[in-house]
Amino acid sequence: MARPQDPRAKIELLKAAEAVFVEHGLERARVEEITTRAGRSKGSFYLHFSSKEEAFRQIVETLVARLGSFVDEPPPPGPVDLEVLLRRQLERSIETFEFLWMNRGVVGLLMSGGGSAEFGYLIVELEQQYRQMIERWLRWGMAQGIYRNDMDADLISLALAGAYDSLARRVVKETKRPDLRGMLLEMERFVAHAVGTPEYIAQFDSMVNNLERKRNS
Amino acid sequence: MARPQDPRAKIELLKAAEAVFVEHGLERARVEEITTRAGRSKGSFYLHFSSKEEAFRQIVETLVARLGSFVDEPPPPGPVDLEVLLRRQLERSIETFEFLWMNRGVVGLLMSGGGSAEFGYLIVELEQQYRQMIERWLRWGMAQGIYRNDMDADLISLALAGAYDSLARRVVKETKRPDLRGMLLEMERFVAHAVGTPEYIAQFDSMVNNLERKRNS
DNA sequence: CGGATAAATGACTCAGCAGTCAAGAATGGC
DNA sequence: GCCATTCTTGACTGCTGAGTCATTTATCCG
Repeated sequence: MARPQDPRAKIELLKAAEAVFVEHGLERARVEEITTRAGRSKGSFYLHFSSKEEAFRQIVETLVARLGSFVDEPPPPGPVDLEVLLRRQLERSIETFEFLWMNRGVVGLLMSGGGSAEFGYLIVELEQQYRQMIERWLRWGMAQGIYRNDMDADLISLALAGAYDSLARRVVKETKRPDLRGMLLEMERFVAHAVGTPEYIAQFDSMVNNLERKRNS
Repeated sequence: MARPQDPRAKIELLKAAEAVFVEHGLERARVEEITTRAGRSKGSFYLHFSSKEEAFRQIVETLVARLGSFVDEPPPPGPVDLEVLLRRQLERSIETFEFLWMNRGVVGLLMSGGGSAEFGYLIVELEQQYRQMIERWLRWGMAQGIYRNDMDADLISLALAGAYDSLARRVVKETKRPDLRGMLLEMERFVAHAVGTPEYIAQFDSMVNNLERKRNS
C-alpha cells in the first residue's frame, strides 16, 4: 500500500455539502461548489459518495435518525408522580428543541422542502412518529382520567403535533438562540389547558409553581 | 389582422402546467410535458409565458391571493352574540378548508415545498397572515374576558396556526373528501378549551349543543 | 382567389452540470 | 533513490432541457 487517504476528506466534504445544501437546496446545489469549499477537487467527491443524492441522504438520514430517538413513550397505566413526569417531559422537549436549534440549517431546509420530493417522505414519517407518540400520550392521559374524555385523539394529536411543528419552524429560522425553556413551558401550559380536565389544570398550575420555585433556588 | 389566436390555448396550458407542476414540482417539471398534455407545441408555451417560472408564478399567486381573502377579522370590542360569532367562524373555516380541498393539488405542492425556495416566501407570508389574524382574535377574546389572560398571544397564535396548518396538510393529502365540518367543529372545541376561561368553555359547550340541535331540524 | 398578417410549430442552439478517467502526485517499502 | 501502489486531480464527455426562430399554417379582407 502507498499514499494513505486523507482521513479528514470525507468529514470536510460532508461539512461543506451540508452548507451548500442548506444554501441552495438539493437540486440547485453544485458538486463543484461543495468540493471548492472543502478545498478539494471535484473528483474527490466521488471517492466518498456515489452521487450528489447519496451525500444528501447521508446527511439527512443521520439527522432524522437522531431526531427519531427523541420520542418518549408514556409510562404504563397506573399511579404516577405527575410532577416528575411533567419535569421529565419538559426536559425532554427542551433537549429536542436544543437539538433542532443546533441543526437548524438542515432542519430548516427539510421543513421547507428543500430536499426535493424524493426525500420529503423522511420528514413526513418523522412528523407521523411524533404525532403517534402524542396520540399515545393522549390516550394514556385519558385512561388516567387527567385528560378530557370527549376528544378525538387522532385529530387532537394532529393539532398538537402541528403546534409543536410550527414552533420548530420558527425556532429554526431564528438567528439568536431563543428562550427555549420559556417557550416550551408555555407550550406545556397550552397543552394542559387544551386537553386536561379542570382538576388536572389546577394541579398543573401548582406543579409549575413548584417547578419554578425549585428552579430559582 | 389574421389568424386569431386560439382563446382556449392559455387556459389549457395553465391546466396542464398545474397538473405537471403538482406531479413533479417546479424544477423537475418539463415544459415539453406541459405542452404535450395540452396538445400543443413547445413553442406555444412561450407565446403565453416568458418562462416556466412565470407560469408557475401565475398559478401560485392566483391561489395564494384567493386564500388570503379568507382571513376574517374580529369585531370591534364590545358586547356580541357569541353564538352568531361561533357559527360564522365555523362556516368561514369550512369554506376555507373546502377551498383547500378543491385546490389540494397545488396547495399540497406548496406545503411540501415543491415550488423551490424561490416561491416558498408565498406560503410563509400566507401562514404569517393567518397567524396574525389568530393573534388578533386572541387579543380580542382576552380583552372581552372570554379567553384566559395569562397567555403569550404571540406564541399561542403560532401554536394554533400550526394546529390548523397540520390539519390542512392532512386534508390536502386525502383521496376522499373528509368530513370537514366534523373536523373543524372538533378544532373549535380544541381551541375553546385551549384558550377559553372556564366560564367561556361552559358557554361554548351549550352553544355547540344549540348549533347542532338547530342543524338537525 | 390571393396577398397580407399574425399564430403556431418543432428542430435547433446552447448553457449548465453530473459524473468519468487518464495523467500526475504522494507515500511506503526495500 | 527508486519502484509499486494508491490517492488525487481537473479537463473532458454526455445528457438534459430551457428557450429561440425560420418555416409553415390559418385566417382575414379586398
